[in-house]
Amino acid sequence: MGNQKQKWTAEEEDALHRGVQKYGAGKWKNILKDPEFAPSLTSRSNIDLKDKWRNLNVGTGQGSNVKSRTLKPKLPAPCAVTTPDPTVQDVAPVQNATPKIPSQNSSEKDHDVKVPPRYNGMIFEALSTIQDANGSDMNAIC
Amino acid sequence: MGNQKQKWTAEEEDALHRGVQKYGAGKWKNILKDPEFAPSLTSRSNIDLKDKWRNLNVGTGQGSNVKSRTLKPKLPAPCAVTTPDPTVQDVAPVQNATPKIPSQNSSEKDHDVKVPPRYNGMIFEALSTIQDANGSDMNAIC
DNA sequence: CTTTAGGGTTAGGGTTGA
DNA sequence: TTCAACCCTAACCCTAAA
Repeated sequence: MGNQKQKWTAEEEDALHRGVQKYGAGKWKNILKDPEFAPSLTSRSNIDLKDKWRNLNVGTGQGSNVKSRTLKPKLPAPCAVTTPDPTVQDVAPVQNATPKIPSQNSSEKDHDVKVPPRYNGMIFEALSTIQDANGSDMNAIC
Repeated sequence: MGNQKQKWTAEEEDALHRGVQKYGAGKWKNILKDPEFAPSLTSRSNIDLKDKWRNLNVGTGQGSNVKSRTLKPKLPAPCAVTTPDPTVQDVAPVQNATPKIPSQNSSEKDHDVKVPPRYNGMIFEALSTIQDANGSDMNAIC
C-alpha cells in the first residue's frame, strides 16, 4: 500500500490556482504540461486537477456552511421512540452567517497573496479567466 | 436525544466478513449489492460497512500507533519545500473482477491488458489471524 | 483518439452516544 | 475516559460527451 489518499498540499493547491489563473479553468492538461507547474504536480493527473478544483469550488455560490454541531437528523427509526411532543418551535434563525468578505476593494492591491486563509477569491480568478468562452463556471458565478 | 446506535449483529458481521473474503476489502458497494449479502445488510450503507470494517481492524497496528487525541490541526503544515518524489513503486497487478463489458465492438483487441491501478492487498487479513507484522503507516503527508 | 466534465464510491477524520 | 457507531469531507475511480 503506499498511498490511498494523497492529500493536496499547499504547494499543489497553489500551483493549480496559478495554472487556472494563467491558462484558465478547463485546461488541466495544459497546466500539467507546463514546466512551471509540472514539478509541483508530478504526482497529479489532469483528472486529479479537475477533481480538486471541483471540490474546491463547492460553496462558492451561497452555501453558507457553518460548522453547526449539535444537530442530528436521526433517520429511520426502527424503534419509533414515539415523541409525544409535537411542539417543535425551536429553530432559531440566528445563523445568518454571512460570508463577510474582507475588504475586497478593487483599488486595494498593495501586495500579493499573503497566506490565503480561504480560497474564496477563486471565483474572481475564474471570472477573469472565463474569457475563454469555454462555459466552465458561468453557471456557478451567475 | 433518542439517538439509538444500531449495533452490529453476528449476522451482519458474518456477511461483511464473507463479502470481504469474496470480493475483497474496498468493494463495499459490490458486497452490498450482492444478493447473497444484501438481505443481511439491508439496513447498512457502504459507508457503514467501511466504518465497521475499520473499527474492527483496530489493533492490527500493534505498537507504534500514536493517535494524537485532543488535538485538532486545523491547518495542515504547509510544507513549502515539497521535494518531488518520483517514487513510482506502485503497480499492484491484481485481478479485477470488474464486469467490463465492451459496450459495442466486440473485436478482440490484444492491448486490453488495461489493469486498473487498484491496489488490493488486504484480502488476506480475513484468513490469517496475525498478519501484517509491520503496519508501517506512511501517513507523512509532507 | 485525447481530454474534459460529471457521477458514484471509497478512505479518513471528527463527533456523539453508551 | 474509552469503544462503537455515525456523519462529513476530501480524494479517487469509472463513464460519457466534446
